[in-house]
Amino acid sequence: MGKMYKENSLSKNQQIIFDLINKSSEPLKAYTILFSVQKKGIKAPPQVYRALDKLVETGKIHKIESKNAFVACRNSNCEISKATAFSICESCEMVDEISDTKLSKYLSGFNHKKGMKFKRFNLEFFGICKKCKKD
Amino acid sequence: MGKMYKENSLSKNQQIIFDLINKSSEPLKAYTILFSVQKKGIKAPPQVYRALDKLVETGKIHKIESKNAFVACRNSNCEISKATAFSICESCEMVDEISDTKLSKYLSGFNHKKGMKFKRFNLEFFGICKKCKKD
DNA sequence: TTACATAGTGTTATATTATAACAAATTTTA
DNA sequence: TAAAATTTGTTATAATATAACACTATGTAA
Ligand SMILES: [Zn+2]
Ligand SMILES: [Zn+2]
Ligand SMILES: [Zn+2]
Ligand SMILES: [Zn+2]
Repeated sequence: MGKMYKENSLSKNQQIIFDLINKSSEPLKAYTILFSVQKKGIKAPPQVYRALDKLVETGKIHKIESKNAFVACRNSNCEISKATAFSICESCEMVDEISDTKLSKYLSGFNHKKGMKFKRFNLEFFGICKKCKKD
Repeated sequence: MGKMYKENSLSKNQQIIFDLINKSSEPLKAYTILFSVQKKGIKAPPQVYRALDKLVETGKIHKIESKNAFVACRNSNCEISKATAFSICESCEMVDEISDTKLSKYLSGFNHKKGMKFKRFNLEFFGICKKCKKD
């Protein structure tokens, strides 16, 4: 019969917070999330941070390190957050997850001269997005 | 006679903080720096953060975003922090600036499918360093 | 089904990281 | 030298994140 774990299901708080991030068009910060979910009974920072930690760990969301904010994963290929890349607009703050197989392969195969073997990478590109350039 | 600005010189606080970071073998956090330089008269967070901001801006140091910590630039090629890459050991926390011309060129030339032109990138690789692997 | 283990929750308090705001001093430029 | 720009010193506070502890819910296996 094999494994019957609830492998892919989220707990109540995890689901609430994932839904919020997933439907957002922009990265959300922890305390913005906290404020938004207070009506649903999530009232304290640890509740938010624990859910965020778990969601990051399982690859459902990613942390944009340069912004201390979180986005839902839009890329089924970035298996458990081992290989993430984002484009970030310095004007409107828009963040877009980059899904580029060649880039991903190139970086996953990159070997450090000093012999360190990498398990994971995170890449953040910065620029001005198309929309902002027009304005 | 051309420009006579003090283009490359650092102010007193900037120099003190740069020296500290530059001689450190590991990334330093802002409040660790603050504690270390109190004997030199730098007593409050804004003094540290202002110097750090300026040093980052001029490319003398880089911020390791995933650690909220700062390292001195070891790579004359990463011109004003436009193209930075680091290897980070998840065991001993060691950080090493990667200086790889091919990698840098590849990423600097990378074009987003959605047409965004990048001005800058930051790449962080994670793994276990040689030294930690032996232990 | 019962007990054991694991994961998740609620809560209070506190630690860590970073900035706002304002006055004064210094350095650069004109 | 006077104006402009940068740097400094200072106090207060904002924003981000974790420690610790008691409790509940869920999954596993005898
Ligand atoms: Zn993803
Ligand atoms: Zn934009
Ligand atoms: Zn550098
Ligand atoms: Zn190591």
